[in-house]
Amino acid sequence: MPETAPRPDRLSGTRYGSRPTMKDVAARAGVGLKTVSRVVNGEPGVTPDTERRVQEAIEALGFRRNDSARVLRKGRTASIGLVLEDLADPFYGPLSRAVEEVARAHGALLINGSSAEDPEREQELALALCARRVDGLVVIPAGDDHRYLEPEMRAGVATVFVDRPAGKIDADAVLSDSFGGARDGVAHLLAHGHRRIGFIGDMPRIHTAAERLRGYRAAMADAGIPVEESWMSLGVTDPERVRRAAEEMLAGPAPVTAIFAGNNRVTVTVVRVLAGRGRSVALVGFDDFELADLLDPGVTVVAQDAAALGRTAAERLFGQLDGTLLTPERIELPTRLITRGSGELPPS
Amino acid sequence: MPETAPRPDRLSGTRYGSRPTMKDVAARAGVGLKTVSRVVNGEPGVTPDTERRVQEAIEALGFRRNDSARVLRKGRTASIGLVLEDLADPFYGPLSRAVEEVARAHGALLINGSSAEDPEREQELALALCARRVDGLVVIPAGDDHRYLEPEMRAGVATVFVDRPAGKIDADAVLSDSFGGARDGVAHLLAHGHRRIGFIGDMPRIHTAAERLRGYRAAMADAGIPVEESWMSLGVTDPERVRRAAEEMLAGPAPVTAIFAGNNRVTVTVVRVLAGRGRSVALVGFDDFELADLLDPGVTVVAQDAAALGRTAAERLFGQLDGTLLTPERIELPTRLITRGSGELPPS
DNA sequence: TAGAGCCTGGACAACGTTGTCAGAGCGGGA
DNA sequence: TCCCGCTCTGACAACGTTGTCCAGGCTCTA
Repeated sequence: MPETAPRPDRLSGTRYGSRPTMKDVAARAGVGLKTVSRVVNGEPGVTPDTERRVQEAIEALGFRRNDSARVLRKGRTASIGLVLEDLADPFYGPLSRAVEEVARAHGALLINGSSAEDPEREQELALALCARRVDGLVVIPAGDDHRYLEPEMRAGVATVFVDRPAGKIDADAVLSDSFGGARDGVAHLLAHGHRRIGFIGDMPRIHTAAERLRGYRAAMADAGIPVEESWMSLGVTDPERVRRAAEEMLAGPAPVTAIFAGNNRVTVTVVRVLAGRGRSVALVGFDDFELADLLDPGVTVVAQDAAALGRTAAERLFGQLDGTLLTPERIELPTRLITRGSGELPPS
Repeated sequence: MPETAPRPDRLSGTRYGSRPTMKDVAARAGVGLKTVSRVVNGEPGVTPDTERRVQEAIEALGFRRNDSARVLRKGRTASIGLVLEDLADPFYGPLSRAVEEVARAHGALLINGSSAEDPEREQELALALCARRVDGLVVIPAGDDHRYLEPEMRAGVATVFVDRPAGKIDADAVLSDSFGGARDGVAHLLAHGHRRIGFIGDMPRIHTAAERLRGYRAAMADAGIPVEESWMSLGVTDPERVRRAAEEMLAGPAPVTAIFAGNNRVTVTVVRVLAGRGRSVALVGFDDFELADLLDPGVTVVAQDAAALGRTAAERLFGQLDGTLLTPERIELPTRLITRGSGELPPS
C-alpha cells in the first residue's frame, strides 16, 4: 500500500525540531544511504525507478541536505566573506552587490559584516569568517596591520583587499586611482581660474585619504601654487566638524574660492554649507552620489566605479581559488571626472 | 629543547593547504584532544599550566577551530540569513545594517543575498541558507507564495518577513504602515488645495504597492473626489516608463496638479521630470532618500524607518529562537510625513 | 550454458568537533 | 594504612555527509 502524504513531523524516531537525514530518507525509500547521496547530488549509477522512490521519500520527509556536514567532508564551503566598513553606506551597496553577483556566478554564497571602521572588529569578523571556513575573503580594511591573516592565507583562504591596500602583508588589492583622481579634480578647479583651493579629507593614516591629499598637493605644485596650511583640513569626518572646517576656510581675509572634498560624506556636508550661503564657491567631490545631478548647481565629482571595484576583486578572488592567479598584485582602477556645474563656477 | 618559532606549514603529517586540527594541537602540547577543546571553549577544569601549554601549541600552529564541525555537532550555527531584494538599493542599506547589529549582539553572523525581485531566486537563496542551517531567516519577499518554507519553519528555522507579508503561510511580518502613510501623504496634498492628484506606483500584486494605492484611494474618497483612471499609473517601475507616465499625467486638457509617488525610485524619477519643466507641480513621495532636503524645492516625503524595520524584525527573530515569541504576528510601524516644500506647493 | 564484464547498490571509514563517562592522581580523614 | 572523594584528563561515540571499495545480479558473448 503506497503511503499517502505523511505528515512531515512524524519522522522515524526523530523529535520535533530535528530534521530528517539521508539515513531517514534511505530507510523510507528502502535503499542504502549512499544511494540517497547519489540522488541528491545527481551522481550517475541510479536506476530511474530507484531515483523516483528516493525523490518521493525526500519530498515526503521534507529532507534538505545538511551543508555543514557536507562542508566538513569536502573541505570547501562555497561561500566567501566580505568585510566592509558599513553596509549602510551607499558606496558599499553596489560594491557588495557586485561581489555577490560574481560569487553567485561561481555558486558561492556571500557572508558579510561591517567593521564600523574599527580595526579590532575587522579582525574579529575576518577571523570568525575564517573559522566558518569561507573559501575566500574580500576585505575593505579598517586597520593597517593584516598580519593576523597570514596563517589563514597560507592555509589557502583566498584574500583580496578592496579600496585600500593591506597593511604589512603582501596581498591582492583592488583600488581606485585616488591620487590621479584627486589631482585631476583639483586641476579642473585650477583650469577654471581658482588659486585658493581648500581640501577637506579623512585622516591621512587611511590610504585613500593620503593618496587624495597627495593628488591635491601634486596638482597645486604643478600649478606652482604654494598650499597654505589653513586650506587643508585633515582627519575631519563627522558632519559637524566638516561644517566648521568648511566655514573656517570660507571666512577670514583670504578665503578659498573652491573646495575639493575628499569623499562623498564630506561632499554632501559641504553642499549643505554652501547651500546656506549666498556667495558661490566651486566644489569638486571625490566619489559620485545619487542625485548629484539634480542639485543646483549639479555637483562635479571624481567618480569611482564601486561596482567595478567589487567585481574585479571578486574575480581575482576566484582566480586565486582556481589557482590561475598566484602572485599578489595591486590593481588601480581609473576614476572619471563628471562635470555638472559646481566645479565650473569661476572664482568670486 | 624548546621549539623556536616553527614554520606553520610544517604541521605534523599535514600537507600544504590543510589546517591544523585539535588533534594536531593536542599532539604538540602532549595532552588529550578533549583538553584542547576545553581550552578553546574556555571550559573549566584545566590546570593553568596545561592551559598554557595548549595555548602555546595553538599559537605555534596557527590553529583556528573549524566551525563547520562545531555546527555539525552542536546543531546551531549562530548565523542568520537575510534575503533581500537588492543590496545596492539604498533603502536596504540601513535595514541590513540594523539586522546585522542585532545579530552581532546575539553573537550571530549574517549571511545575505539578493533576490533581484525574482521569486524563484528568492526561493533558491532561502533554501540554500536553510541548507547551511542558519538559525533564522529574515526575508524581504519577492514572491507571494512561501509555502516552500513550511518544512523549514517546522524544523525550527526562525523566520520573519519584512516590508511585505509572507504569502500563503502564517508567519511573523514587520511592515511599514503603507496604507496610512499613503493616505496621510495624499491628504496632505488635498489639504494644500489639490484636487487632481496623480499616483505612480508599483504593480498592485506587491503588497506595499497595493496598500499605498489603497491609501491614495481612501484619501481621495474621504475628500469626495472621484479618481480618474488616467491619474493612476500602476506597475510602472523602470525610469523610462515612469518618465512617460508622469509626462502623460501632466499633459492633456486637465492635467494633474500634484503627484504622489509610490516609492523612492519613482520619486527620484519624477523629480527629474519636474526639474525639466517650468510649471510647478506638487510632489509627495513614499520613502525618504538622501539629499531630499537639498533639492529645490525640498521633497516632501512619507518616511519609513528602514533601520527600525530591520531591528524589529531581527529582534523578533531572536525572540522566536529564545522561545519567547511563539505566535506569528504582523507588526506595522508608523510612517512620518516630512514636509520640505514640494508637497506644499499650491495647485497651479 | 557458462564465463566475462558491466551496472547498481550498500557497508564502512573519515571529516573535526563536542558530550559522556570513566580512569588516574592526590589529599585528607578514619 | 586504607579508602573516599575530589580534580583533572583522555578515550570514545556521535553529528550527517561523501569517497572508497566490494558484492551481487544482470546482460552479452562464445
